[in-house]
Amino acid sequence: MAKRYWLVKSEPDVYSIEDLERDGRTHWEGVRNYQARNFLREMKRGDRVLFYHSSTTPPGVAGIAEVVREAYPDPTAWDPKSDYHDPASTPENPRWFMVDVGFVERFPEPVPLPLLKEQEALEGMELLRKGSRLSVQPVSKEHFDHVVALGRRKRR
DNA sequence: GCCAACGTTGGC
DNA sequence: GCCAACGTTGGC
Repeated sequence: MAKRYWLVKSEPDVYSIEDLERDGRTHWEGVRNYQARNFLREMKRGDRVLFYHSSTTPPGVAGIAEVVREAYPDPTAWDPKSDYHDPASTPENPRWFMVDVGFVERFPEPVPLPLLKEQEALEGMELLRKGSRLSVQPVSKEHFDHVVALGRRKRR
């Protein structure tokens, strides 16, 4: 099975690429959208992941992570004290899943969303679709490589 | 199954 | 803080 490419969103106030660099790896818990969950479950060990910072000024792609553990039940769903608590999910019948991701690379500075929007090469990318809110999404290899090249390039 | 009301995401 | 674009809930 060929390696696949993804993008995940995080508010850096909650968890940033700097946090991932410090921690080395983390649980990607708290996904509570069925489409996003289904993509999580398709992730394979070794797949590469663009790490996107949302709700920043500007938002942008901050670096690269990789899948280090494939999907397994998200225990925060049945923790009443968790922000992600969902009583409909139980250990016997889990509804929500998470993966573990590892740190790969932090760009010198995030690739800002306005720059991504200028790229003809990124036409059709889910992230750039108007109104797109999906927090876990597949990315084509071509789009992934283009974003990484922008991330590594010296800007300004 | 329809759809109004409501809640959330996330750019601006 | 505003609001567009969703997704979910629940009455019918």
